[in-house]
Amino acid sequence: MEPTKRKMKILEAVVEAYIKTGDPIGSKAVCDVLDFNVSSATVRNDMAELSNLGLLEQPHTSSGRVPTELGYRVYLDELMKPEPLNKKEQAAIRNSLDLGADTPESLLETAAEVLSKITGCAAFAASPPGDNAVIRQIRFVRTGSYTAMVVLITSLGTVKTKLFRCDYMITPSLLEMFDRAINERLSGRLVTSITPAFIQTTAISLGEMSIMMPSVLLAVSEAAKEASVDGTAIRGQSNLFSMPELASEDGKKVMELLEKTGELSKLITAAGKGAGVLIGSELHHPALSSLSIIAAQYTAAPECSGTLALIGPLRMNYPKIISTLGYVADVVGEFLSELLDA
Amino acid sequence: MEPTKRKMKILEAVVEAYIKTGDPIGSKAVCDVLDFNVSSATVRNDMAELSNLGLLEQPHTSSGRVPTELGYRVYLDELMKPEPLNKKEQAAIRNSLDLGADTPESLLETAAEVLSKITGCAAFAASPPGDNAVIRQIRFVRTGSYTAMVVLITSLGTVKTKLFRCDYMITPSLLEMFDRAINERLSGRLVTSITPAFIQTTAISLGEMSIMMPSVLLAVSEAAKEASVDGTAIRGQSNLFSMPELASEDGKKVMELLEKTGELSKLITAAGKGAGVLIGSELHHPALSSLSIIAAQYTAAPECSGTLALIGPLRMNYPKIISTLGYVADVVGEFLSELLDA
DNA sequence: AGTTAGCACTCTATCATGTCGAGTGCTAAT
DNA sequence: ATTAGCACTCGACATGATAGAGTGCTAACT
Repeated sequence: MEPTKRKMKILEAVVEAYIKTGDPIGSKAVCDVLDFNVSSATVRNDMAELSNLGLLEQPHTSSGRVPTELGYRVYLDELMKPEPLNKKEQAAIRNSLDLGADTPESLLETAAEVLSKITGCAAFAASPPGDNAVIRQIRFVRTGSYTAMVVLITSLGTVKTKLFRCDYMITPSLLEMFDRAINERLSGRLVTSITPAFIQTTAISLGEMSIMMPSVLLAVSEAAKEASVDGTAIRGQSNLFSMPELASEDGKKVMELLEKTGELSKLITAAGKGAGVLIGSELHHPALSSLSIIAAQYTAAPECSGTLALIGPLRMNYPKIISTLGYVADVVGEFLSELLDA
Repeated sequence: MEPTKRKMKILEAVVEAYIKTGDPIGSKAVCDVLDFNVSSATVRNDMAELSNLGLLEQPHTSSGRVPTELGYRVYLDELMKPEPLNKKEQAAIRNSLDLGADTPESLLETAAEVLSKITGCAAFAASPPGDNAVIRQIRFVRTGSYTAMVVLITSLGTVKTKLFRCDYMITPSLLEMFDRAINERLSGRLVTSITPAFIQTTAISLGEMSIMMPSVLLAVSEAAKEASVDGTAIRGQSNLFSMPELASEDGKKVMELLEKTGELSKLITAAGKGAGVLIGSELHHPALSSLSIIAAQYTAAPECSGTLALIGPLRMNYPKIISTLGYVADVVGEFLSELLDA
């Protein structure tokens, strides 16, 4: 069909113009950008039909048109082409990430930082799911006569510490004993396998030792539990302030959501595994109804991948931002695998 | 002087009423709350004089009065009495903090969280200055054939990690050798003493060992450097959205400031050492001109104290908030000393 | 001398009214 | 199928009138 093609072109023009200016787009403005040589009246007819299809809407009778959520969806699925980054942009990103690549955590923080700077959105980075992390080593460090610290290091390169206190004086030799005994029994195990029940049986197998310092095993299990939750980094919250779609009521709700990393994490990993872009009501969250989340997965190794995401207004430069996010995800995966592998 | 006393009472009434309602306060409203039995006309005369003294001002000729910055200052210095917490409030705070007291970091995070929830402000917690931290122990953990992790633990209970990569295959025995050699030379030293120059001389004293793995010492020195910067936690940024004094332009600037912890840190430790409350222009920062920072120090041990702070509007319930902050600081100091001491 | 009542005055917030311009939908001509 | 032309709608903006809150001042009061 021929007319359908022109209508699509018009939809594309409206979406892109609206993304640029933020003002409703009139038929004349569309005419100016369009390749077809048609008059504004023709465009008007087509736009009226696009409105009937639910792809465009007018804020009030007789002002320009604005894309509906469905309009954005069609644009994203059928019309938009990602705009690849040039060498210079790629180099800048790679360079910034390299500087932050000391530990997995700092790499993800840097990635979120870089993304938020470039895109002007709030950026979110989730570590690979902690529940298939394996305990690499557990160390004990004396911090006082009656206090010590357990240091748990996982295969994902994360480190969790926990201070504990004993009734008995803690001697270096006692700690060394524990160190050996615990590592023997726990290293190599999944962090999720350190359940209370497992701790119970370990305590029994340790015999007298565990009786002397009951808090040790508790501290270890708590550290393991913490290691099993996914780490997250959020940067660029300040960008939310500049989004006019966030009246201060909603803005507060969104910020609160960002402060509860757990809830957000679910939402975003879902997005990352799916289409990549979730908009408005697709997010199933009242505060986010006028926002858009773009997610991409990075992969450091088979079975070891996490998600990067951007939270911004519906009205954003998708072609550029999607490629940027994709490139950052690639580089993060690459650097992370360097950090973790043999 | 008798009249001065009444004027002060009036100032107090205006400040407190304004803090409650946010609307300019008229002479009639002041009359209603005042103990003195005087007419609104008398109050008007006094208020006119308070305006001349620069303590009150009117948004426009002929509407109620609002405190000036100087007015707030006088109120804070001479009129306000902190409103002590009741047993129930104290218990709730103590309980929440106890739950988070696993490590110094998590204790501070919890403190910021609790403060932001109770006060409705953004809350900031700074660890004791890292520059008098001492290296307690350095550990090496193998994470791959060519990669390993250095784990640095300080006397303040903070842990910094750094991954590094070597050209040579990393064997457990090699790491153990390093472990011994490095701990022998570095533990007990101030983290700030691990300068490039010091690393240089250490490398020489290590002889062949350092030649085999040059990246080790680099990683150690970077970890030490990171350990010397003060840790910070910020919570409750979402509360900034509800402050009407933050038009979105300024709001963004404030958020950006919160994202740069370094700058803020200086400002706040200064406040903590001084009067405790800095308002508006006293903060010497354009974006903060309509905000107020309340700071309090906690002390875990002699020479080991840090700062808690709240960032909120000028118009806040000082008597309650100041006692809350003070109480949280006391409890944090107490818990932290339990975590750290012998 | 300090306090009070009364009154004119100022300024904001709000609503109704009128005008301008952008952009539409429809109809009739091409 | 496309186009030109025209009447119409609606928001943005300026103008003007009104009500209400609160002031400053003056003259009277204790």
